[in-house]
Amino acid sequence: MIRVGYPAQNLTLPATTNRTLRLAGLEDAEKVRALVWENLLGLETIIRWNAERGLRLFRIGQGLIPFASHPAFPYDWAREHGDDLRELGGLARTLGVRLSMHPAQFINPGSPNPQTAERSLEELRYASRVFDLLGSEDAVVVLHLGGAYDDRPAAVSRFVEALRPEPEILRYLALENDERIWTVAEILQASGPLGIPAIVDNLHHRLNPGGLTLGEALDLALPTWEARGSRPKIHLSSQDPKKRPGAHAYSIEPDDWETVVGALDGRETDVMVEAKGKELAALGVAAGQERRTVASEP
DNA sequence: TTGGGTCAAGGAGTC
DNA sequence: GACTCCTTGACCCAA
Repeated sequence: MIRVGYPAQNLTLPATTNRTLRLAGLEDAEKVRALVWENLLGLETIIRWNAERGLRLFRIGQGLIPFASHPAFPYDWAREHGDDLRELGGLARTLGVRLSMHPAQFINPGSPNPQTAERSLEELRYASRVFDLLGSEDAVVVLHLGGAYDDRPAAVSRFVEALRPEPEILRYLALENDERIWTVAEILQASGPLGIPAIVDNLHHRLNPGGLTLGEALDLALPTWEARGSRPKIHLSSQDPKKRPGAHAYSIEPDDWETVVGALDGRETDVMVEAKGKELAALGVAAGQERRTVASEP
């Protein structure tokens, strides 16, 4: 069975988890509290909406608690929002919605710049703490390997050594291939020693296959989830024909969906639909899955 | 109320 | 060296 979901935003609902503020705005702690509360309320609304429609995955925007990892954050967010997060996590578990996060391109724990590396770890600790409070054991923090810095083995080594002493982060972390620098086979060189799983993104893989078919890439990546004991996760998107290679289309092309389903070959997987159409694209994929299931029933 | 400029952060590619 | 792109736009200010 394939479960689907979407990232960060719901275009249908007047609810968001992404309300933010400028750095200078952190001085007003009350304003920050109110804004975080709105984001948490938005998350509850989205979780319920998703569950009612059979969408079992949701990627929370990184700014759920904006600037939480910044030294200027004005209060102990884990203490003040802990009860709300625990409640939300309980709701997500009850309704069967799996949560994730995807820190942005600035998060590079393998950077040769020590300040950049440490700031990156702080951000990853924030994401992990959110999932600790939510109590989401199957949650995933998705990250790219970052820069290659003209020395790929050294970059992989720095990444591994930076994260090895961080069990709280590794509990949720998964590594994703990207469309320019790191292939699926290469991210396994970092995820393997860290004992964390790998995520295959179909569009990134098409642009940066490293000599592997999609099926071969999945053969490598899907077993990496066994040690964690949670369902494997992959990313699905289609190319926007009018934009640069790698740009996400509004929806998923049936051919892409069929190719991924074929390569999965019946393996249990969670599919994050990365499309500009967000939940609408995910619902389209879910409907296709439904039709497939019905058609294959005896 | 609206439109445009701006916003924490890194790295790679292009010109 | 400047600019652009990545992403999830959202905020803020001037008009």
